[in-house]
Amino acid sequence: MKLQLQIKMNEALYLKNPESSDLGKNILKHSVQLIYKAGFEAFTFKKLAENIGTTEAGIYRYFENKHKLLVYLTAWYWGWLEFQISFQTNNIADPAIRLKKVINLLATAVEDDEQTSYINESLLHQIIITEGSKAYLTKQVGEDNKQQFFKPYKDLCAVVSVIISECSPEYKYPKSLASTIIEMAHFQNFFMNNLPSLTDFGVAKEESEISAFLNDLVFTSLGKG
Amino acid sequence: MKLQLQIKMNEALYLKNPESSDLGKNILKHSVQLIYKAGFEAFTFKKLAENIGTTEAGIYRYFENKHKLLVYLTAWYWGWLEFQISFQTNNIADPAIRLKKVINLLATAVEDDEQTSYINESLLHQIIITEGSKAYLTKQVGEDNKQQFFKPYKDLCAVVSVIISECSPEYKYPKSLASTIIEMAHFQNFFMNNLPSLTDFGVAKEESEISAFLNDLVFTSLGKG
DNA sequence: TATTTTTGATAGTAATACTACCATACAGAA
DNA sequence: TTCTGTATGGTAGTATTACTATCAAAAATA
Repeated sequence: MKLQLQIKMNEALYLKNPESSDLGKNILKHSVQLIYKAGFEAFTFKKLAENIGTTEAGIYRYFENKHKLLVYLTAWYWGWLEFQISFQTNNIADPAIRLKKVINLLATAVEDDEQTSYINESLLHQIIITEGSKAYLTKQVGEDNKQQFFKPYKDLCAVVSVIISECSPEYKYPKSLASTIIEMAHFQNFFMNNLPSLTDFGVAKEESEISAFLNDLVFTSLGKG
Repeated sequence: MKLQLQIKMNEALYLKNPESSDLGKNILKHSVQLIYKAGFEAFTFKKLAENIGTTEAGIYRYFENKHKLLVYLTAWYWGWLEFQISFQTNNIADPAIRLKKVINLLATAVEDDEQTSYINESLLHQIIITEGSKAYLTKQVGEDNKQQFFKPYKDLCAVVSVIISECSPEYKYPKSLASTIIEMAHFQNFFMNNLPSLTDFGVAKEESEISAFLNDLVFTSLGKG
């Protein structure tokens, strides 16, 4: 039996559900590839349409604009990651071990997940590192947040902060530490590859070093260093 | 005697030095105001020109495009901040006290500095929080970095990492901890005001809490908690 | 077969991101 | 005083972007 992982997406993110048709799935697939290759600024619906072999108007039937599409992709990613985390930390009793596992999942490149054929998780991970924060670093954060566009991100952060509190109930900043871990897992990766003097990983450029740094940061903060 | 603080800017950032003429200074002044009000995405040279009372072509004589202008403003900000830090931590012998001072400067809103009449540092600080990372989260990071556009940011990071190492010479991740502090001083501020559930400061919304969090994070990591 | 959904194709508009060119005003040097 | 360079103003024009609207054909479904 083949299981199909379906991530429930916020309906306000799209005009027509891209998972409901071939063209929609193609839009997701090719937008990941194109944003990865060209970067979000240079990415346009026209180029995407040419890539797919359809027309601009076709894309606009699914997404209002490229910002919504980016928010969709990030929401999908965080939803997918939360599933990975809950799956891979299932049945682990010790919260410290769970937390270590979470840090590894955040900081380590993901392999493409065969379960979702139309999204390449490995490329999407790279996109989130470079473009992810642009989803909320805008003037419309407030409205976007009201429409719950960032719920998957906030949910993931809440999951991590709960584990932190389980590790150390008296720690005063579980949520801020959780968002710090999540953001830094990505930023340190970006810095390592693009502005290496901002990190201590410029020589080896290994993701395992980012994990080690974050583990050190977290567990000394929680008094379990 | 009135001292004029002049920050030496990378010449590749502009076509004509904006500090060398009235129009140039007006471009800096109004671009800070306009980006603050409209956000970087909605900011255009046309609107800026209308704001100043000049023409689009006039702006293009100074800056190649709005990305370069953003990089200019961020570089200016980091240069200015490094000066503030070196000035305000001057003659403080204890590196731990210096580090606390640095964290406060990073996390606390700045007052407008009268010394530089054409740039409102307080608004610029808000811009850097929301738009600052867009200066390097692009496909051209590599080339921009080769041209030394991010030198002020990297210099600041180096200054902070040196203080960290003075506090605790055996600590293994001084650079990554430095970039973490700098980024998180801004991100936690943004989250506090826009996505408060990602932080522990949603109720009081005080910048002093961000300082407290960062101090706790840093000094426990350095074994001085 | 009838009907709804999906897609393809074309056209058009307003705004954005520039480049080019010419005229003028003014400051300092010869 | 004239010459020269610098700073600015104004106008035009182009390619691309970001959309909206409309119509017809094809495909899926009832």
